[in-house]
Amino acid sequence: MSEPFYITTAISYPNGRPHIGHAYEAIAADAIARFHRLDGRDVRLITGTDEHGLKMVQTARDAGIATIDLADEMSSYFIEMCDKLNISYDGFRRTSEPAHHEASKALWKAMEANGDLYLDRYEGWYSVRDEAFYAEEELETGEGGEKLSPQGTPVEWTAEETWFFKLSQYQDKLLKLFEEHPEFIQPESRRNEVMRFVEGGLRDLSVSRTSFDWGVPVPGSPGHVMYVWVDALTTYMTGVGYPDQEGMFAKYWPADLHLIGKDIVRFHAVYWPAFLMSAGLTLPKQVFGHGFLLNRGEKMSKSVGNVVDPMALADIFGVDQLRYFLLSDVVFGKDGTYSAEAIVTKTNADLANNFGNLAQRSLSMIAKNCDGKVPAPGDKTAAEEELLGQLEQCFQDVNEAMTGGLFKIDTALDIIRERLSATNSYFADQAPWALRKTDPARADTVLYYTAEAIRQLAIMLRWVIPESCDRMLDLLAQPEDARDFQYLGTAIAQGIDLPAPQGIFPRLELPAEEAKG
RNA sequence: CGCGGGAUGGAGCAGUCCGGUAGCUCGUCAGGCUCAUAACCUGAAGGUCGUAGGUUCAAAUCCUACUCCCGCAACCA
Repeated sequence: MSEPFYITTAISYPNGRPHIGHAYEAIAADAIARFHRLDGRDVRLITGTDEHGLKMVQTARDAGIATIDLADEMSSYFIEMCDKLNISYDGFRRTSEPAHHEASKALWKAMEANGDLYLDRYEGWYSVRDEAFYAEEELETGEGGEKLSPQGTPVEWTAEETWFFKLSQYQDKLLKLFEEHPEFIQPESRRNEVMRFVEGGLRDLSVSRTSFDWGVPVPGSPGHVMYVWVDALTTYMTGVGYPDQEGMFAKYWPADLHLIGKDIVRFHAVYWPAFLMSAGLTLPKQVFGHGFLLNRGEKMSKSVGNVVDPMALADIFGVDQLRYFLLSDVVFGKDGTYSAEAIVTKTNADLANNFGNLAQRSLSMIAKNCDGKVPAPGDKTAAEEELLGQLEQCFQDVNEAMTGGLFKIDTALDIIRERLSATNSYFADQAPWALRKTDPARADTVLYYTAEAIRQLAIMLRWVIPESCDRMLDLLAQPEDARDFQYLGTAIAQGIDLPAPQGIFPRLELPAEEAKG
């Protein structure tokens, strides 16, 4: 049986519709998942929505609908987005599901059994809107002299009975984890941040709320629901069958990778491993905090009016174009910027001109000159030896970029792009259109190896732009079960019939309204 | 001294951890080709790598100080 690979995205808070950031994370997770599938791993990709918490209650109340109805509607948009963007998720977990409640209760009981939960009173300035307590010195004074949170929301002195998790007991264990497993938090900059935070000391964490009931009830403690992060993080285990520790859980847990945004690294790299240690469960192997996407260098914001609907981008530019742009143009782990111009420029250069045109120019020659069949190759010259050797090296380099816990997606795509370009050079240098007149057998050889190079490159890109690469492989008459990495070394068969070539990557035009700006 | 990120040819970015001819894409210019999606190939111009010091045979890369920009203020990944 092949080696399992379990990857999750963050579970999105569906207080609004999905935006480009959600799309980016889903696409990146999907690409990593598909890469490992092509590599023969038994992959499970889980995503979902985190539907509990006060804000959902308030949003629903404002809209005059039941909270669960809001959750149903909003989570459906996330599912829609995943489907539209070709996200190959194996499960979509919603925290409002009964199975998830059971999983959360099981985790809670395990932490309680370990003596890490205790009931106490918590007093302090509480902001209902922020769902957070603030220290006196953090508060600001409003216009009327009233106290406000750092976010400018009203606070009131609140004494609440709450369950605490003994996070303070885990400082040393966490630091030991970070030191022994530097790959646990990536990229490096995030790891440094977290380590500094933990070194600064950890206080026990309030893990229940009594001010609302939209959440997972705390076992044996009426009136309490779990703090959202306790049950939100548990989704990762619900996704593989927890609390049943046999079957899927035994196979896929611990997760190989939690892919999340950099803003929630603390929850994943500090609270989550502490919860799991407490419950006696194995820890995920890695938490990777990717960067944010900025619209033309500015943070997206409703007030600025630059929030972009990822579905609209996919409609305008194409799903694979959007996927390719986000994965190749943004250095994985860092913040990135996007704009209509950048998407058009990048995808035209790499997909339409480099890849698409290479296929079109070579396949149309085969269609016209070789009776639509893959021609028979003659002896290889140094040019073919080099072409093939570099393709082999290319895959090794891509593999190196994508494994070892760093997921250098953008680097991997650069490497492939160089090979596409080199194949165009090979084609131009050999000039089969001229050879056709002087040395037809040699022309066939060039066309054969060009087709072979395209086949390999399409397989190597299939995890990034699956639909387009599959269409490309259709043009090369490749069976659907011969498109994994293990088939890279199985050269295309001569003599097979090819369908009439069609452009896979049309050149994009900048939309009119964008061109003006 | 709150925390962090950034400053590299016209634009956008790699490279900085592990010092040693400054790399990529776009754009510009000049050629080539005409198989192809106004595409493709070749070549060229263009950078004192934010500033000032320091370490070193050698610094974009290490050390020190400084300047400027941007996030951490929920629509948020």
